Amino acid sequence: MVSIKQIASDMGVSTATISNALTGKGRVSQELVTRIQTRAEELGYRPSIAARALKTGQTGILGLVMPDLTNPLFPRIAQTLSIQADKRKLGILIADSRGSADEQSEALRRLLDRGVDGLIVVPQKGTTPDPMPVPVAVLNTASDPGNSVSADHSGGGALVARHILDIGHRKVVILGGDQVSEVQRDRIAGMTDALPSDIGVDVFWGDAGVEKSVAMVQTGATAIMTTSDLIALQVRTELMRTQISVPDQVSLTGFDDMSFSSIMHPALTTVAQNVDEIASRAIDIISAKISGNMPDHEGETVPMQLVVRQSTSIPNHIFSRRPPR
Amino acid sequence: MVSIKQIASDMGVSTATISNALTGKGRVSQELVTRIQTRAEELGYRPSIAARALKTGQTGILGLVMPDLTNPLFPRIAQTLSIQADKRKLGILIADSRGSADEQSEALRRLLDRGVDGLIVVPQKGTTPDPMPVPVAVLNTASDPGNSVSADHSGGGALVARHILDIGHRKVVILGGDQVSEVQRDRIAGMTDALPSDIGVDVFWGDAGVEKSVAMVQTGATAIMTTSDLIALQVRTELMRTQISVPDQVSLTGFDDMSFSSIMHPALTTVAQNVDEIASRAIDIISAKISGNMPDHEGETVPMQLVVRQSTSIPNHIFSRRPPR
DNA sequence: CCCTCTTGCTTTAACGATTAAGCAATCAAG
DNA sequence: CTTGATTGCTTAATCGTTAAAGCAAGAGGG
Repeated sequence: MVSIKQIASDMGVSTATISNALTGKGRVSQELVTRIQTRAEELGYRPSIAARALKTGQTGILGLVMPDLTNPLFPRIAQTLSIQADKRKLGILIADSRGSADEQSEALRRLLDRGVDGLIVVPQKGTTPDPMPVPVAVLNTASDPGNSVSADHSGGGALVARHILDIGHRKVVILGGDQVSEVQRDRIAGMTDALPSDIGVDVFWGDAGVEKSVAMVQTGATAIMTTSDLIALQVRTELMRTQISVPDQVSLTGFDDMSFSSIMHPALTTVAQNVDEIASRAIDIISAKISGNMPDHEGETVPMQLVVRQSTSIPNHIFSRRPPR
Repeated sequence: MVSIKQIASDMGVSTATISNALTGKGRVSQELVTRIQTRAEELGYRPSIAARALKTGQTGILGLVMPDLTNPLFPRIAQTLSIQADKRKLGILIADSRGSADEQSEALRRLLDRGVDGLIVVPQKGTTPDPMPVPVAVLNTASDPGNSVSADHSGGGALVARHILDIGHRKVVILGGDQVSEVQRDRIAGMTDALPSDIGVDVFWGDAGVEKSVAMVQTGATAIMTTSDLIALQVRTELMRTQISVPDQVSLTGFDDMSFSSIMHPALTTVAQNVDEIASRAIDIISAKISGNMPDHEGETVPMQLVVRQSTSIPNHIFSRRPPR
């Protein structure tokens, strides 16, 4: 490993000058700067991050904590984050908070011990991480007071709800996965708020809700809106078992536009998060906070996008009155 | 931040003794060790990783490079790796090689610049990473000479093939996604090798292969074996369009037991990787290599597991001869 | 009783960078 | 010309930890 010292003795100048030339600080003549740069290049010099970190107190590493790395959104967040971080010469250290608030604190502590300059946290459902000694960007949802950036889950809910309304449905079922999740509550709130009071709405939760939702089709419900593609897929399977066809007898929607949603049959109408945008902003926020700009910052929200596919259509009773084509 | 120096002056001993007491090296009386430990605890001492790294040359960080963080297996690998790494007090820095061999080298270089102690690489399809100045564990497949640990993809292929054979199929189609992928080639090799020569076998590849495979059902094929659950889902959709029912008219299998495979309809027969085991071994190998044990190491292989679900059944023509029950 | 060994601690240097302070030479201004 | 500012570099200290070497006191052996 070539050190600044070796370049210094090699060129007959002091280490301080090498450091200044390479970092662009201090005062060094333009001519010497270029000579030093080329020589450093030739020798294959790579600055020691450890030494720099020790001296400056900055590691150039961000910590990423997620409740569960198996979360289907994680790969996309991680990818964008990693690419965006690269551009800013930052590294990303990952930690899994394994579904519990305690583990989350543990994970945060471990990352802090490693001297991360900032943290990006997707909090455990229903928890708010303790105040940290380094800047934190929280990726949750608008209704979380600690939130920094997130998709507009409530707005996303409104998007599907209006779509379902627009194509003529008048009695709908909403199905959520986990009542503790603020994200899912926001999505459902967005849906219900967007529906006029003369629309029939039933809200169910969890695995038990799947059967209940399907049962509602018998009582005249023509659309099932879920808070997740995975739940929608579960419903789809249950509907298949009970011989109810999608979208002819009931329309079905998901959330998050997961990998399988465009491939399943019928392709699922869903609402996509702009994960790229969210991750980019998260990095922006955290970098700004680290460099000291951005005093305190209100939670931002990134619009969601409705993706209409084959699982939603005009309800049957309208067909019967005026058949298509 | 409390440093070793402060504890030293606080207790009236030298910094060397503090360091020795806390790391268990050198010679310190048992009594002093415990006194130092409790005092360090009280003061909330956290060793500076940067300083330690600078002095020892070891950062305690592993680099994880994957071809594409959106890879559906990534979350599970990352999770297990992160949990196992924690146990050994290691951190995991991620990097995305974004689908190209060049980016892969770039990613590796960036991680090396950060001083990682070792690397875990899931290589780009068809590439072998250059020799590295730190230990590397490669997660690919048995036929890759550089491989360190992997699922027994070929054995997995044999498992499904034998299953399909056992339940009576005599004319089958094999469908792969990407011919460049050594993993997929191994899976297919495993399948074909397990099938006796009197079994009709056709092998197709890629998106175009989906239609071809489905067409083969008309010519008497009763099973389609794919190299990925995602491909199986594509085939499922195509079969749905052409009104061919699964598993009544054709049996279908995937690979990797992805999140949706148990939820889709019919639930997919597939072959699961023991991702936990693979990741654990990867960490074992890399730790051993770092600490100097493990001179050179042959590629290990972890058995795969057949998961039989509803998408495979006895072929139709057998039904017609001797109907079930 | 002398010598060696062991124990328990301290001294000191070092890892590789950054940075404040210092100093000589050059330059501009009065 | 003298003075003050500017430029271009060096000196030296420092970040927090580790580890080799040193040293005094007590233990054990002959």
